[in-house]
Amino acid sequence: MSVEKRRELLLDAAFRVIARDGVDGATTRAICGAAQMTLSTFHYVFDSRDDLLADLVQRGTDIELSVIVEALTSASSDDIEGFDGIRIMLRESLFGYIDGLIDDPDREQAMISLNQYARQTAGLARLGTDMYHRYYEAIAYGLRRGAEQAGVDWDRPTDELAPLVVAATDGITLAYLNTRDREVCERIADATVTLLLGHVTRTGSN
Amino acid sequence: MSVEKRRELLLDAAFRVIARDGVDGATTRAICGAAQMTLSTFHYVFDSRDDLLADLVQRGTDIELSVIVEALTSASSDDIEGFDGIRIMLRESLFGYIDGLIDDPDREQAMISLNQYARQTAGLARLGTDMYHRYYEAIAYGLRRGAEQAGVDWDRPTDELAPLVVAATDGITLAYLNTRDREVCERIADATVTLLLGHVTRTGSN
DNA sequence: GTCTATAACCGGATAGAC
DNA sequence: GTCTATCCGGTTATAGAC
Repeated sequence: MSVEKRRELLLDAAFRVIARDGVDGATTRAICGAAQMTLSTFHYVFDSRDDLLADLVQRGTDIELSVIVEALTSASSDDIEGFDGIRIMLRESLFGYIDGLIDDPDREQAMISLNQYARQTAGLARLGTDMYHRYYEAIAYGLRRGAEQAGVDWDRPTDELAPLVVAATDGITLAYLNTRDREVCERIADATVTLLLGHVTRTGSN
Repeated sequence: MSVEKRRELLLDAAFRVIARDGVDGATTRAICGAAQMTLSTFHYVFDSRDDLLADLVQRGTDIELSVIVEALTSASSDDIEGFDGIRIMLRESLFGYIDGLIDDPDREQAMISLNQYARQTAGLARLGTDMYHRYYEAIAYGLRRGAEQAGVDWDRPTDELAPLVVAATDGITLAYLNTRDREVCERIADATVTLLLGHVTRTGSN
């Protein structure tokens, strides 16, 4: 088996362990157990545990980004024009996020753990801020695309609106992980949709 | 020195260490170092490290609650009537929260760490959900009081609105801790105020 | 390359002197 | 009650056989 394949297996296993037991529960032994490898293989592939965790933070950001993009693009595939179009796209994106969250809460739990680990670890703090800026960019792009498809305009640059969406998903995530109350999450999502619709100014050129 | 006093000192020290290094960085040795006590004193006062952490989660919730109440009451002391009154009260509460967050980001960092620890620790999970429900209650009460003072009404029970406020503060907190961008936080706060004002229906009986 | 065994260390908790 | 010294389990990392 190739070294690269083993890297992937170990990173996957580490993510699963972190989802269940947190970063500090992700000992090299626990990770190797989950990946069905021995300790020496771990150190053959990675220099150290810190080394794997740094990689995992980067990888987690990429995964989360793809989830965001997935939620945005699958929702915007409905080709409804105008105000209703953007409303449905926003609603489906956020409710799609909630579906994913409830379907696999541990994944978001792991993302929160990794983000916090990055923030508190010297040398990885930069990665944490980059993570957020990349979320902002991806969502700003999604908002632009959605408005284009629906033929409407935003009343301000989408990079000013994107942080509101990220804040909303953070709020939804913590609400769900702490209360396990789907209704509360949906109320937050609905409120966010209403909020964003307040920034749709006019029907576009179509 | 009394046992009770030592308890307080150790809890304070533990909170400071967690703010800096996270829960897993808060070893008994690190806590005792920060509190200038010896290990044996620690175990004279607390049964175990887990014991202290359980107490600290409870205490952290109480502190955070008092911060919320403080932000709400100090803001609502302006006695402006009607729509402007509730607007100013909401704005000052959230901006007051941002001031506190920027003044001492580590405190919120510690709260996040403790919340996550509670969520992932068997036996403390209940405390995590209780924490959120108590936040909801406190804010629902604050919203009712604020509306009374301003002489306006909400278009729905305040316990349906409270989770939106908590989600907003969570979103603001994570945005700041990750980007250190005050403007972004203020945009989220402004949007939240606008959102809530959308649920103020009519001027009251005054 | 992959295993077993072990080194080196750090953590929580305790024993026992005073 | 408060200290020092120590035990013991668990962790990362590595050495060395195969």
